[in-house]
Amino acid sequence: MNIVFMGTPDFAVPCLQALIDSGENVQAVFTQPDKPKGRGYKLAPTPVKELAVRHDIPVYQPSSLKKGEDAENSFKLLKELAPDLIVVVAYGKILPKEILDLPKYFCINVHASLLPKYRGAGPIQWSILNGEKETGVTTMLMADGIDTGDMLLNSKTEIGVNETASELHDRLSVMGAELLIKTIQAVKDNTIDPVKQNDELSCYAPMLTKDMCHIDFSKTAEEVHNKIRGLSAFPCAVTMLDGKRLKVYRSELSEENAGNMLPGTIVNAKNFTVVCGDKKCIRFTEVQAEGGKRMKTEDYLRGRPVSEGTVLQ
RNA sequence: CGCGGAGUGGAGCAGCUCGGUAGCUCGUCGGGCUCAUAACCCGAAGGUCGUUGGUUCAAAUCCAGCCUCCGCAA
Repeated sequence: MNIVFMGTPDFAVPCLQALIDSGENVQAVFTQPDKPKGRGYKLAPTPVKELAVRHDIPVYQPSSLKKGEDAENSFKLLKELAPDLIVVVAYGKILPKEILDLPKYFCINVHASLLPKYRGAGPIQWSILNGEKETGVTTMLMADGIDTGDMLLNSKTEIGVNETASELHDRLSVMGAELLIKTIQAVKDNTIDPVKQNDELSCYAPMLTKDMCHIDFSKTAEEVHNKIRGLSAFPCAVTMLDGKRLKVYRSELSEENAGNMLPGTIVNAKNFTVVCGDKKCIRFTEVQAEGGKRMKTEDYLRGRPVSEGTVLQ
């Protein structure tokens, strides 16, 4: 099948890889323009671009598909390619209706949630932040609106009690790739059965921002735990210890007895256990100090011991 | 040239300002004690102090370049 692939971050990489491995003819790859990134503002190619380049697939990086010169050229190009299918995975740009209607079959999207829940850019993180026990991936036909198209197939998985967003991300990206191949097979077999989304059950998962990273210990231990793992490894939950920023990558709920301490107080300095608002405790298991490396808490404490009674801000 | 921090036995840190015996908390190995322990006691091994060059009688420490890692900001 002739396929045009559109995607940008790591999440999309297994899908593109799966298309290549399955022997489909990937005619072209669309991805976001290179952006200045990291220290020193070095221009960085997107993960999808790197993979495409390695396989000698033509890469296009229009600034927009909706208007302007780039959009016109892209549309012209797509018409010439005349793909059977356009596959979109975390591309990060809105496709205009004329492109949605262009392929011989459909525009198919892989989304990292069980639709109609968690439409939007941050489904993985929000499903953890909200303490969901189950999530998955869904393929759908693309329509106007963000992640509102008719659903094709899905695949479910349980979320581990201590699983972080980045771990779940990696699992779902692999599941997504498998589901994509299944979905394409269904298109070939003409056995797809699009199901409308029930908008009543939908919810929106916006992109994460840095200002939600600060840990509020007056919340329950479980809420704090969900925040830590939902924001890990990026942008990462943060608290202040002795005036310095401390990132918390992992935690687990603790049975430790809190007594009547102020939320945020360290009750066990040997394993970094902290009281939360419901008197229950949480134990940090992986942290990172300013300027330091990410490390297990036991390693951290060897070089920078904390004392019981210290209150995290 | 966006701003800043850091590279020291296996791990995490101190020492550098004011050059002169390599330190701390752990881990490892051996021994002891204990019903027991993230417990305690005794002993041991293990480091060309990121790298290259410079200054000096002498450099982990001062100077210059390079490599690597990280925080902020995007």
